[in-house]
Amino acid sequence: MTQTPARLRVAPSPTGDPHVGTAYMSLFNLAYARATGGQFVLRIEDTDRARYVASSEQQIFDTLHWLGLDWDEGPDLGGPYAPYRQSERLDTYRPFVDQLIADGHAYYCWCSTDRLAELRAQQQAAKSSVTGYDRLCYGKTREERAALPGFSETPVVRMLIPSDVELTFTDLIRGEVNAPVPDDQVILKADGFPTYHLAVVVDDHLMGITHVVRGEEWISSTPKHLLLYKWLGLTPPAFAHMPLLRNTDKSKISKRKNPAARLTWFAEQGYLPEALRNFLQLLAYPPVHEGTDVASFGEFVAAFDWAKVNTTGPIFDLTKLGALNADYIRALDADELADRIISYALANGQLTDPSDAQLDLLRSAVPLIQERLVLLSEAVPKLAYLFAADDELAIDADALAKAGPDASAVVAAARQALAGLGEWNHEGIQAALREALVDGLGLKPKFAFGPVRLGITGSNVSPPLFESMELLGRDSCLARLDRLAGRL
RNA sequence: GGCCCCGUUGUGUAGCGGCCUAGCACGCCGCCCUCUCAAGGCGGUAGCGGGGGUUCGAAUCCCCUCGGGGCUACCA
Repeated sequence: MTQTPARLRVAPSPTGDPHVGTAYMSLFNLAYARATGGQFVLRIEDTDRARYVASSEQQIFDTLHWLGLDWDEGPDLGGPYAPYRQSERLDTYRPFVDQLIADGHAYYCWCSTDRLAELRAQQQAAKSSVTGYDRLCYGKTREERAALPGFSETPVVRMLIPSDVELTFTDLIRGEVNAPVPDDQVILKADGFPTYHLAVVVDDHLMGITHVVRGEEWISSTPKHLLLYKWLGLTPPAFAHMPLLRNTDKSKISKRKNPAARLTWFAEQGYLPEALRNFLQLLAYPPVHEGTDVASFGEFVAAFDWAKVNTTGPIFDLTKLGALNADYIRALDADELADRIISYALANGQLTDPSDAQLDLLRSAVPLIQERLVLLSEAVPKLAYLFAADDELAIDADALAKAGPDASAVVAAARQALAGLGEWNHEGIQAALREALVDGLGLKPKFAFGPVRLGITGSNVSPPLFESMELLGRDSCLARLDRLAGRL
């Protein structure tokens, strides 16, 4: 493994709900930073004032922290290369732009957006193999250009892409990669903000970034970035282009087509952050251990190798995430699981102003459902029967209708056995019911306990019956059985 | 349209010329266990996109083809 500490960064744009891709990129950036004993930087790329959403930045912080993907430097933490928000670095980019113009590598362009749109439309209609800007403004003074149509008062600055631009670069994941010939890319917009291409190069250089790990969609832009590094006399970082997450229809994952593209969705659904982290890791990296998909972040870091990162964009299929979530839930300490269930229930309206007694009951019931949960959100509904008043317990109509002819006798016998039972615990309850129903009435266990389960839980599917009865207490159980008897 | 990236069961992958009658995980199906449901155990299902080469031998190398995706913005 690499010995030199690497500096990596993730650079999300605050344009709405944080994207799952941000977490995915952060995970791999962080893993390599940790593998080399280096740093992981969070930089906010808010150069698009049209798409900027103010609340988004805090959501990015929150969701990344929720996932345990913590950064060493960032807008909230500060650091030696602050500020870490591009909108606060506008003055930083100017000298670089001026230098590029002075050196003849960049030029002003006054073409209006209308003219550019028209140009694009023409190129498309002609199915022309040449696309991109036609360099109308190149070599012209403002006055010369103003005499021509499609003039705009405030110019942008474009790169002057040379014909011998280098199109090949080495990628940590893919090896030698070819990229398309770039257009005369705009690097400084009319509003004075840099575009991504300029800002990313300047900031990565200034912040000492050694490895750029980003999505595959950036492969085609890499020659522009390399050109900028060259023109500016800077050493480019190493590049690693990750495969893109896909929707079920294989298109690039989008919030529009996939609710799970919103990072906040997972906590809302009741997924554990460690399960999501493990899942994201699996989407672009083979299992760390043979025979299981489960691996901690530490194990991932210890095994990290760029050569193992996949090149094929995985379909974002939640099936395995569910299995992982169940695994992680089972691996949790019961008290810890109870804490998480309670916070989830409180945050999502499943629990409102619970009493201490209710909380205690919930905590003691958690072990009963721990191996039956896929999502945290299932816990409270699964235990609802414990919290219902005895005379308000919902009894499943289907189950009631299907209760066999023996049900009345079973319930009566059960009641009698329970009423006379000494110490009230699940072992005793089970023994007493077995004696009364299985031995006494000669029923198969399944049919013997069915009616009791229906009376106690209101359903024929529930967490373990005898343990539930122990938690409910004798009075409650007897009341429930009596109530069922009245319905049979 | 152009350029680029990618192509192993339903999904995620292992595989780097013989160990592959293609392994693993999840899913699905069945059986066992069992107070229901789970969990657990056991078994099963299904794949190298296609066609040409190279080679004694190809999932693995080469070419073509097909398919999918990305980019082609004063968005990132």
